[in-house]
Amino acid sequence: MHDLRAIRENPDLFDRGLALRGLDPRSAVLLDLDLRRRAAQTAFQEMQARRNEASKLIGQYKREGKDAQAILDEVASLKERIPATEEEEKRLGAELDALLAALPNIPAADVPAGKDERDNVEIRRVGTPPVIAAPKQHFELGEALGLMRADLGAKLSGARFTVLRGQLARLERAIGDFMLDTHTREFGYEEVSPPLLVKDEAAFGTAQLPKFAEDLFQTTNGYWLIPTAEVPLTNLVADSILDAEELPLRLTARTPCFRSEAGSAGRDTRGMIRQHQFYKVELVSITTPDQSLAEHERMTEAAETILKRLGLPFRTVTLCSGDMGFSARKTYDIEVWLPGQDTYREISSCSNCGDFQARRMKARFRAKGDKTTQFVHTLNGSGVAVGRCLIAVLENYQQADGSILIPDVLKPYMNGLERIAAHG
RNA sequence: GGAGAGGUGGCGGAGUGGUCGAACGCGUCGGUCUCGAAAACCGAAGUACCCGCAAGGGUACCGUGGGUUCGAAUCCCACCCUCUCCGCCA
Repeated sequence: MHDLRAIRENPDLFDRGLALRGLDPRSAVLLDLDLRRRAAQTAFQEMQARRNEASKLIGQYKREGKDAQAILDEVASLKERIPATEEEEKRLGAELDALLAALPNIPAADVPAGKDERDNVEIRRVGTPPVIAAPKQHFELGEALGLMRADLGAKLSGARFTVLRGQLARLERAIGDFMLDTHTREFGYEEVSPPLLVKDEAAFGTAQLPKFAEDLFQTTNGYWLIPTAEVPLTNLVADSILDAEELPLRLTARTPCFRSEAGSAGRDTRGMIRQHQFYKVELVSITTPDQSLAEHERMTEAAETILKRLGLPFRTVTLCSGDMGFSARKTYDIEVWLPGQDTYREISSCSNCGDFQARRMKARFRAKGDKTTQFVHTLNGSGVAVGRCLIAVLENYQQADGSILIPDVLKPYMNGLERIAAHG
């Protein structure tokens, strides 16, 4: 959600920001509505002030036994005019809110301008893709092992569901455990076990609603299945005023994520790249405004550390203005090397949302000794997607015989297992 | 699911329909006192929005939304949530 005052002060800056997203200017429409809304509010409040004053007089007159009829009449006529003004104020306010709620965050100044993913800027590349003769894709490997079963997923639930069995199921758990341990022990994140079903307010707070309802699953009684733990973790601080000393607040959770994948029909249909349900370890930081830039780098480093430790080659890119998500001011995507696809694929996305989400969910903080409150900054990042990480391990650690070596850091989590083979 | 109780400021807890943004206590902050601290005493202190260069003024908020009234924390209606007991259940 945007700060109307900031738009008022610098409408051009706002419109330029929207333009970077490929959107038409809106400041003129917003400011016109804003002006009319405030005028209505002022008129409404002045009438109420007069009404309150008169009502006090009436009470006084009655106590003193005086005749209050004249004031009573005045209030009566006032009351006829109040509802229309109030109505006007509400209507304009709702209209303004609806417009505002559907506008994405403005890109940070150092975000590269661009249209789509082709304009993203690679900022580093870590690790060397392994040399593999005729590399297989993850689903070929998994199916050959008999431990990755698209057929069973389809039987139970349809397309975009997969059943993992045996050591692959174990590997998935091990990967998530390893990530959580690393983030909690080394990066100071607090582990959280949040609800996976949330109500409208929470989905609005992180801006899945109102614009992206079609990307979510909803229960028959109105709950939304979380598409990422960003939703419950960030909304933990909704409607609150934190002490500055508590910040930054760092939270992590491994949760299933549910996504309808509306609009991605036909894309990544084979294998586990794009599923309706997958596990992800999420990182969320709540910071003061002056902490968020450094925190963004720190968070990205935490996510990268996972891939480094797993020995997975990756590259990090800064998303261009046109490719960023709705809430983000700036986003780093981490893309892991997939030998089977002979390309880098997104495995993490770390975003600084500034105060955009905080405004929506009214998450504020107060500096020590300070009288006024400020909105916090919120950041979120995958640390990292467990399902895609499993894929990356399979493809990067595949052997000529179709077996999979276990990365060293995961062995303790696999009871010392060295490799996953067809009948091991 | 059945029965009951309740939702007031950071917390606890008052509040005859009018002077209540809200007593009182605790906690918090500033000050006095002290070598320092404690105690004591004095004082400050909700959130958001609107008008205003400012000083300052105004409006709203006592779970949420409606209603009654000149006037609602107080009355009425609906909903939400919490707690207790019973039943059922992972």
